[in-house]
Amino acid sequence: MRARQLEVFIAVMRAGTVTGAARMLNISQPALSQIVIHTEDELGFTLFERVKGRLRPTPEALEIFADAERLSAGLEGLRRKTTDLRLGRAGLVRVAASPPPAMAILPRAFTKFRAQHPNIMLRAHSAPIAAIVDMLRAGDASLGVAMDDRLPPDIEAEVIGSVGFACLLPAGHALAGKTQLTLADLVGEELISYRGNTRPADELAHAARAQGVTLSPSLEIDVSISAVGFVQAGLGIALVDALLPWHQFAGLAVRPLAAGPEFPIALLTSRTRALSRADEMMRDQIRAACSAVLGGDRAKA
Amino acid sequence: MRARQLEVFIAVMRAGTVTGAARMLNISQPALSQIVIHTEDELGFTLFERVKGRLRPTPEALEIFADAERLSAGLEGLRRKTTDLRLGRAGLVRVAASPPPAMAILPRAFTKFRAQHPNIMLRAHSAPIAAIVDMLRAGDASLGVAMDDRLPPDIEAEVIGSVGFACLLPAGHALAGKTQLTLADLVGEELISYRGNTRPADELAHAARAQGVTLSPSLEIDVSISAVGFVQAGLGIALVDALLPWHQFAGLAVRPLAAGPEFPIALLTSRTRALSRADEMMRDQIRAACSAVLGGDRAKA
DNA sequence: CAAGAGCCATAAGCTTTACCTATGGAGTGG
DNA sequence: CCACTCCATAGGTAAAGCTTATGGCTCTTG
Repeated sequence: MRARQLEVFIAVMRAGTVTGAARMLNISQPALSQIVIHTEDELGFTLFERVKGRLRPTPEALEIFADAERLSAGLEGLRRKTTDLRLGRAGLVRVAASPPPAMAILPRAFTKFRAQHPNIMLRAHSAPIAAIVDMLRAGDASLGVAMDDRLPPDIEAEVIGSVGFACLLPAGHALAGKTQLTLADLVGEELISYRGNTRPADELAHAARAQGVTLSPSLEIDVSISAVGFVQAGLGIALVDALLPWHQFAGLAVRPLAAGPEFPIALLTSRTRALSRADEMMRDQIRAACSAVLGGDRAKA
Repeated sequence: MRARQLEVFIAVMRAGTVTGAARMLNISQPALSQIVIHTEDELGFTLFERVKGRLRPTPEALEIFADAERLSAGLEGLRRKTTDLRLGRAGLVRVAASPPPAMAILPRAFTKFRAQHPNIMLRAHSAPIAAIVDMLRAGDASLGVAMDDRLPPDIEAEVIGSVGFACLLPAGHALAGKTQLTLADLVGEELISYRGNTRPADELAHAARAQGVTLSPSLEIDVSISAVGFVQAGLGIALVDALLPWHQFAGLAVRPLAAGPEFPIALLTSRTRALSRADEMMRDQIRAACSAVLGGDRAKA
């Protein structure tokens, strides 16, 4: 039994007459009649008894009617789902991001995306970059956002922006008087920054060397957001990415670091996996959100 | 999405390659390739990414794969069911019968039927004739067996046999000495028989009149089997159909009534409802069982 | 590096399916 | 008895679903 035969059978059962069924399906009566006859031929038993020019379902027809209806409804559902997928109205988008973009960029991107595509499920993962790469490879996420563009060859990294460093000062710190700080200002201070052998630590060390300055971080962190607590406790000045919305945290003074290195903000995708329609639309939203966030910061600064 | 496209999609997903899927479905590789391409065209999005001459499912394909498999399995199940119906291996047969044939004929018919068609559900209803007619009209039963052939015009009655009357004597009754009884033998006895205005009561009265005998039933019953208890209690001699297997009951002596009227045994079907394959096969078994039961009785007698 | 093996896509041609319009026959009701 | 409704048949078109033949990639192997 072909899908079409199923539909026709159901229509005849529901309408009671061939003519009515043809009207329901918007086809001609002879076409439908043919299909019924041919279906009965293929099945090997009659579905309708012709009596006085009318059709009466046989017991066999009644027997399979329920199954036929269930299947037909399933097919109809699948059809709806595929049109939703074509129009990008269905599916699930999973984004893995480092904490700074996860807090600064994804909320805006998700908001815009949700407004345009309310039926698409969204999932955000905040994870260190190694985990992001793993998730992209495994298909557990289709998009990644990280603050690094040096990635394995099977991961495509599109730089969608860059952001400098920020200095987090404990409330009332002497340096808070300046609107921006330089590396030289930080000499002798207790510094909190990224642990060695990471991209930002190397970049900072390199910049310091270039400027003839020696910095000595006394407290190393892994993820920039974890600096908040230490700075609030007065343990020192944190030198972290300027992307996170640090001003949301009380007890901190935030000052941009002038003439410092920049973090790239990279949009990551797996080269071995295709993006769905929904993924592509989310990618556009992330690009836009990144520009908006950076532009907004620049406007604010 | 047509059913064929569904099958092809599933085959490609399972096999991983077009060539392998074509082998699974026993069609040529180009045919399958075409269907995949055309399906993608219709859907409006690609199901597989072509990379290095291989296919990789897109997220959309993964999204609909589960639904597709479920539906395809359902279609396959329906296909199996229809071939079962064609071969008369599936379905449900409901037979409504008066108690005598229900006890004497149906067990044999059902046994034979079950042996030949073990997968067909069987249902037996023991009911008075009015209820049988109602069930046939409503489609609650497709076959009926009754001991009457005078039925409404929308019920077809095929007489498949006939059976006389039997006299049920309390154990030790004087008349038990005879191998068979006549109506004349019963004059003066306490009689238990069908209530007036029913087919068997009328026939008995008519036969008695023809033989110049006057019978006076002192206890009227509705259904012959209910006579058993009364006879066992010594309330009189029951004059009932000879079809029920009376010898199964203890405390009774059964003697045939000679020169009495006959009950027709009728196989009933609704003229407004068609019989399924399974119904027709059951009808054959009921005819055979009736002959066997009557023949066996005759051989025994 | 050349040859071979797999894999997928295209091309050309055929059969079946699914539809159309036009028409005929059978049953029902004013 | 005629109009109406219903189903079936006939004849024709477009698309779907196949086939075989062929060519272009990519990866492997000697």
